[in-house]
This record gives sequence, C-alpha cells and structure tokens, in this order.
Amino acid sequence: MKLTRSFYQQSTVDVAKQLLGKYLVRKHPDGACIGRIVETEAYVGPQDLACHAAKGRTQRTEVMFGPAGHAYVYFIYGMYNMLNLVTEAQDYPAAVLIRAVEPVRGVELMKQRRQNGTPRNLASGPGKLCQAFDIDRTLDGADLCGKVIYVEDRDEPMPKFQATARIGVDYAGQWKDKPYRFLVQGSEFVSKR
DNA sequence: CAAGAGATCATCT
DNA sequence: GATGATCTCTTGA
Repeated sequence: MKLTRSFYQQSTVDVAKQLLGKYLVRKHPDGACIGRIVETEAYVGPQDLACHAAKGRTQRTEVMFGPAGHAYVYFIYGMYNMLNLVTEAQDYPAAVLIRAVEPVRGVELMKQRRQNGTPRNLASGPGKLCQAFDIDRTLDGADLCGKVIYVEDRDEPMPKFQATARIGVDYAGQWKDKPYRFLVQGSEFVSKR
C-alpha cells in the first residue's frame, strides 16, 4: 500500500530509516519503474549546514518549506538531478535524499536510459537513480500521495541497516560527520561500501 | 584497483 | 563570478 502523508510528517531521521526496504514507484508514459530503496540520507532542517535550507528560504528550497509528502528535485553539477522526499511540518524545511535503489521492475527501461546497464550500476547513486527513473525538475513539488511518483509499503520487516556520515558534504562543518546516511546491510545496490 | 580530472549549468552573491 | 547532497573516464601500478 501507498505511504500516506502522515508517514512523511515524522522526524526526518525516522523517515530516512523507515524508507529502507520500501518501494519507489515511478509511473511514466513509457512504462513504470520500481526500485527497492537501499540507501537514504537525512537533511534535518535549517540548522543543518549540509541542508540546502540552511541558506534560507529561496526559490529553490521553497518545496522543502511546504507540506510533507512532496518531491524536492533539484539539478546539480550541471548534469544530474537529485530526488528528495519532503518531511516534517509545514514551514519546517527538511527532506530525505534517496541515494540508491535495487531495480525491481522496468529494468529494460532503466537500461535504455543509462549507458552502462549492469543491474548494479543502474540506480546505485542519486544521480544514476534519477537518470534510470527519468526523474527531473518537472517533478519538483510533485505530490507523493498522487499517481506519478510515490512509495509503497510491501510489509517487509525493516531490513538491518548501518549508519554512516553523509557523502559529499565536507563543507558542512560539525554537521558533516553526523551519522545521517542509512544503508541496507549487505546490499549490492548501495552507492559505496 | 585507486586516484584524479573534467563535464557543465542553475542558483545565489 | 563561484560552486556543488555526482558520475564517468583515463591514467598508472
């Protein structure tokens, strides 16, 4: 069953952990893609120097300030999109970055969209994932309680996971070492070990 | 296998 | 005008 808005209204770290083992669903005219979430990162609010919202409320971060249960998609490094799920209360800017999924359905479609299409390399990173699932800024602000993109709970028990520091946020001072990155233990499909 | 560089542009100063 | 929640390719051992 589809996760409801109240799921996303919980604390960001809890949402990031609980998303492991759930299923990201992306409906598309070319066909649906589904992946089992195996890696997430929490960006916990305006005081978190790694969070875009630490720089204040701007046009880009507006979605994060909105209600929980919406997609925050942004463009980075001149070529990649990143998918986040907005969490917590209205006007509190926080979100979970989806970093990697295990391809489950629509694998042929993912292969077409990516050059090197070994199953392990299709969605094992936030940029790769968005390429494989054809997620770009037209989905920024999309409602996760809608039909185009959402997360399914298939009643799996929460997988064993480990927590590490987040990737690529060396500029974030004291916040760069916080254990806000969560990985399914032993998964072949995470971005790095 | 590890390390390093280059690609490339929206966003904010 | 600088920079980034990344990826791929090349180099060298």
